[in-house]
Amino acid sequence: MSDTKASRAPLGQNRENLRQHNLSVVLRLLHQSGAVPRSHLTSVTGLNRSTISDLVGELVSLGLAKESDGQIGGTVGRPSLTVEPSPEVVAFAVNPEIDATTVGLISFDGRLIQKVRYPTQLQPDAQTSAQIAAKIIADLRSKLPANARIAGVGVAVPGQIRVRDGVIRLAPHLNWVEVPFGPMIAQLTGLPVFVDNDATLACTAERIFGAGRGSSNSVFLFAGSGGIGGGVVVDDVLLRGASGYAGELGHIQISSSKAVDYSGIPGTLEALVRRDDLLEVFKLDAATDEELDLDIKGTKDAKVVKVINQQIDELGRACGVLATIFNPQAVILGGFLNSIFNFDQDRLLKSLRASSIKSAHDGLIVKSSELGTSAVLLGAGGLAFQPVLDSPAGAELTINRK
Amino acid sequence: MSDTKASRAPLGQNRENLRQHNLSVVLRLLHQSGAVPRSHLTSVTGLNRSTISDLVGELVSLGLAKESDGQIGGTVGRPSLTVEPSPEVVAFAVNPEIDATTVGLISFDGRLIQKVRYPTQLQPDAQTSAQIAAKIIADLRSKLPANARIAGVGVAVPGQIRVRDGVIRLAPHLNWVEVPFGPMIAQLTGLPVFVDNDATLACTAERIFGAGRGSSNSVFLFAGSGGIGGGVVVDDVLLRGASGYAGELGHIQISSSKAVDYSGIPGTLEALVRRDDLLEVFKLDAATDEELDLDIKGTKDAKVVKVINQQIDELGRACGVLATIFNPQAVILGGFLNSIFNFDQDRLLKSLRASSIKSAHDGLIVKSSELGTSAVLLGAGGLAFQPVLDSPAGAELTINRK
DNA sequence: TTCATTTGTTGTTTAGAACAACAATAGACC
DNA sequence: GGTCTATTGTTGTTCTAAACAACAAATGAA
Repeated sequence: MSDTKASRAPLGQNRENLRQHNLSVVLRLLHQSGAVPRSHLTSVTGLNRSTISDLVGELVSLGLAKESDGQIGGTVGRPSLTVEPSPEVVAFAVNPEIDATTVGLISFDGRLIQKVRYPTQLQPDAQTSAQIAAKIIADLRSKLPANARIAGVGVAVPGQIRVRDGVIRLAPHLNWVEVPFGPMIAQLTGLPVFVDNDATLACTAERIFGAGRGSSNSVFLFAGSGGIGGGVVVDDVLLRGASGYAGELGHIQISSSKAVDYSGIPGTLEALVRRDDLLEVFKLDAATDEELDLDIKGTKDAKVVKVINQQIDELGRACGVLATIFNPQAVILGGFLNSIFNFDQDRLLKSLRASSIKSAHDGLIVKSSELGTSAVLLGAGGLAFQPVLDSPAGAELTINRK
Repeated sequence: MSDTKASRAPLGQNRENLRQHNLSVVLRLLHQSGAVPRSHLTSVTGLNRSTISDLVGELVSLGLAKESDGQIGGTVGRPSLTVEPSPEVVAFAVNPEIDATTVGLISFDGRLIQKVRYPTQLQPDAQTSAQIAAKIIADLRSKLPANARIAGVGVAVPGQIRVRDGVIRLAPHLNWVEVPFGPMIAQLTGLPVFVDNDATLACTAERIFGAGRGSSNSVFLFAGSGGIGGGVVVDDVLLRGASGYAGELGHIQISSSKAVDYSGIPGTLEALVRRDDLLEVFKLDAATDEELDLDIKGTKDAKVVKVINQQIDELGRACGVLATIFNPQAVILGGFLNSIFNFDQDRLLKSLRASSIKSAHDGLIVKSSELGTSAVLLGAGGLAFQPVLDSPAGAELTINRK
């Protein structure tokens, strides 16, 4: 439905679009780079000095940016003013998981300022989780200055989301089906809420602030609490598909194996590269990613090595298939996928090469994600900033207290 | 290298960009839709009536469009002028194949006006093929009016192309390796030449003029003389990847089979769904796609049916994987893939569903390509028009004769 | 101290889209 | 057929946002 001609924005560009576009470009640069000299904005945008001056002035008067004369760098010529995203603008991030609900406070320049993790019983129901999140958000708000402006709440859920209205269609590990989680939180907090898949959001965060910086075409594979998710960035834009469900990279079928994941498809990446299988050979009931990473690093047990190597081979196959399809600059691995990659990088690369055409893996870089567990929260926060970034002049931020 | 920050266009938009963008939008609409009422342009672009009048006026004075008062449709109100792409603007399309070199003459509104097929010995060398093409182009030019303006030559090659300089890196069926085919033709004709992969170009043509019309996200799978190729359209843009080799969908690994395609990867779509296998069960040495299609339609032989069904199952698997990755509106099949799809549509859909997540195949349409064998030539012609469409004011068209 | 270099600031110019008013041309309705 | 309404084309004017030009400010280098 997001794909019909009727709903498409007009193709032509008028003056209004132009101004909005330029405001948006400047603000997004600030969001992604933090404090920069104003002269940097002129060179990157290609716009005139006086135009940038005007644009920044408007952003300042909108309360979205701040100008100061604290110089950066000591080069010849008159020093440039420093421009930074307004520190008063923040967003909240919510991440319900199987054993806890986590809330983060995210600054406008994409830093995780505070993080509150509230453990729950296994598989809490959505209402409980929403109430926990709302409670923590209220607490955090009371500690924020009164003039803080809140962009909204971004929610990262391990499952398939209907982004349009924030309904969770299926979150298998939480056992939530067709739950209007977004609207629930919106009602409890009175803030605008935006929901998306956790792996998708981690991918966005890594793309902008982490390992994906600088490459316009990358493939992300993340292993989270809910299996393997992913995301693909094509020409700097996240792949969404016709109805927003693209990038379910855990469920791509890469082998004739009969092993099945929860979606019921045999031979998928998620069915073959299983965190639980690793826990089992290590004889663990549960472990954080960090603990598992250490165990993998230290192991010499032949039986364990065999399991890991098998998983590396299958992961390499999947990377190869994705490389052939997308010809990306980089493949970025997160969670325990990163751990097994680091266990034997050459083995993974060899498998990748065997499963992809030469022109696709020539020059391809496989690397680790950089943001670790905060990627999900940063991505969720970023989601809440999107409307402001898209339309700085028309944004409606919530003032913390009047 | 096409992906570095240094080479990126400035992000800001100035008035020059704006005008160029709007000219480009209008001209592209004409290119894709042919003759339209001028009022249609205003509603689609969202621009003011007087602005459209001005833009069309400029395109007319550039010799790229034509205005006439031949009305279309009988609705109330003053009838709108009809605007059409200039019939004097044309492009040539070249398609070297294993047993022939074909040249087409393409009009600016995307119609194949003339087609000349010149049979050759098997695997002609590139120089020979280029000379044949240049000879036919010279013939066609002599029959065109003197004031015709030529956008250039688009070349569709079954192989991997370095688009930047028109060098064929590898065309396995032609046995061409690292051949500067584009420059060859440029030298012989004196026209600007643009080269790309044949399946990619067929995909572009189907997207604009054929089965892909109206969907912004589609996956194309074409079986040509050089195996299976494809293309993916994401948000109305063809997927290219970091170095331009994305979309080699014939070489995606979908099974654990040991069967190998020419790229050496086992278990790929191209290794499992082979035109030659069909020819063999039909006991044919060679056949056109049309002949093969008829044979497939008519067969009842259990042995043949078994082979076809196997291929359908594998093709369905591939479609399922691609559906999960891209969540497209439509999957479009061309060449003999279309023939086996029509042999048992339900079987293919069943296999597709078994290999993809529900949210990806819900609402997904699998359909046949519409342009048949002319898709490749139309796509190649369209390639030559791109520079004009991107920058109508700065375009340099070759006047046929002075 | 002087000079070259870079940036900020301010007032002016300019391009291009919107706008407003009016003429033209069709179908609909009586 | 005459009138009305709806839609489009045309023309002259307005307006906005970016560019431009000129000058002041602030630095490092000579």
